[in-house]
Amino acid sequence: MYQIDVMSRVPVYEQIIQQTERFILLGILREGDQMESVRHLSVKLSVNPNTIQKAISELDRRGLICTVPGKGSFISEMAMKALSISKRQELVGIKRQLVEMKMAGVSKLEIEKMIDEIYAEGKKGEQL
Amino acid sequence: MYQIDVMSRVPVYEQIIQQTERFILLGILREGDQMESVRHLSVKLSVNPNTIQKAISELDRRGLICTVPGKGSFISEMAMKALSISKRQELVGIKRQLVEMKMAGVSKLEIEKMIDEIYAEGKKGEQL
Amino acid sequence: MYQIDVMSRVPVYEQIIQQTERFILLGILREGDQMESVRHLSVKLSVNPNTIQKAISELDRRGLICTVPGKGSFISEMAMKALSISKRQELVGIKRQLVEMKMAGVSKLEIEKMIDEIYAEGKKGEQL
Amino acid sequence: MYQIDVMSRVPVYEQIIQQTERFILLGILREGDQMESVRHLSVKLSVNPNTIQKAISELDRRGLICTVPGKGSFISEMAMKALSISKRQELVGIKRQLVEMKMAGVSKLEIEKMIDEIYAEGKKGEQL
DNA sequence: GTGGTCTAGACCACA
DNA sequence: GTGGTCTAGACCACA
Repeated sequence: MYQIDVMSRVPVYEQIIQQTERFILLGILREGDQMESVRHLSVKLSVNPNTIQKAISELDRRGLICTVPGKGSFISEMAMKALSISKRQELVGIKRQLVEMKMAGVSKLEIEKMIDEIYAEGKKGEQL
Repeated sequence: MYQIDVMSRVPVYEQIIQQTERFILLGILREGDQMESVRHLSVKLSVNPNTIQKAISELDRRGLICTVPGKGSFISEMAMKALSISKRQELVGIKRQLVEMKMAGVSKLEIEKMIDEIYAEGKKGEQL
Repeated sequence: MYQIDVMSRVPVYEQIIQQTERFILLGILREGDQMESVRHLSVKLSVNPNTIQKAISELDRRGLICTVPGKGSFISEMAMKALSISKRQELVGIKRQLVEMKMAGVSKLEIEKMIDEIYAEGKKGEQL
Repeated sequence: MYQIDVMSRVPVYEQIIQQTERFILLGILREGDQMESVRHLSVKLSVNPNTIQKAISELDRRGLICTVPGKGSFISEMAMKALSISKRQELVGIKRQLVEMKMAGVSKLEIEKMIDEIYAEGKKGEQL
């Protein structure tokens, strides 16, 4: 499930967070599902337990999972909603980047084509 | 001109690089213009000369400025072109982010509206 | 391993870069090998950590090493190839120097003798 | 005669020295010839007089020119010989570079071809 | 433990 | 005046 690239500049704990978010968005991890334990993940991913723990703590802090001492961590009921909100906040940064794209000479047509590509796949998804 | 946020997670030297790039894209800094000296910027921005130096070195390495020891740093003739190319490469990352936006429930309409806003300003510009 | 000459006009950080390149070319440092840490080198060479850091950053930028913050720096898989390419580009400069040699009265025979010496060692190597 | 590139990383005074050396090696400047005055060169090359002066002083120090206060600077009788000697000393550095070339996979044939090219032009020269 | 950033301040070469 | 190098030493994020 998780794919860790130790040589990446993205910190390992950050990779775990990002991938967990994707799994939730994609519906692979759903409300109430139990996350694999720190020890399991540590062995499976060959990652230091402290690093896994850091990712877990951060996911908990963001309200995406609920950690019950002695039982484990579970995808929270508000996970999907929390993610939608936080992702939406990234729009501001994307807009700033796109403004720079425009200044760098990228045409509106080019951007629109990219948007179409992204949402075309979406339509297929809906048909399934 | 430059606005440094010392509390940002973006390193100070990186902020200087990014803002210089923007100034070039916006036409505030043009080919042949001399950059403010390391010492001047250091005082004005309350940033250590070494940190300014690091930004200057990196801008030179990217070909955006030409640094002549003892004379100063000047916006290079290829600055605009180099920036256009490097900015365009960011499109890949933006697409990846937008895919996640879609997964988080952001509608195509919403994105298109944002694109329109960005390029609407562009049209005004052309009319002037 | 590293030999630093603080009195040289070649900057210390540049000496470290050059010697690292040699170690790679000579096969002393091989793909995947971990470089000594910034702190170790700093102590061993009696050079400030910042100076070592500068060399490390530059080697990473050139693609000769892969630096993973928190883990260390490792000789990259493309190191040998990247070096071969960049070294070959020095040929132009060497030719220019040799032209001046000729103008200064150095005979072709003398140069050829030098070339023979260099590649004679190579032949021995092949026989082993 | 002199061609100064103010944007070059090679210091202006160093450019003047190198070009003067070439002029001597090429026989354009000969024993006894008077160098243009600091003021003349300063104006012609659009270079600060101090910078010209520095080059002159260095050429004098190397014995390539003789400066007679109130009269001017003249190519010394030992200029050609001094240059031959100093150039020859660069052979050590060139050999070191060529050894690295070999390590980088440059073939002996390739080097020999370059040598042939350099000295082929030489033969033509002798015939003139 | 690892690398990355930053300040404070010195000194150099060059114009 | 300009940029470039270096030391000393602090503090941070990450594993």
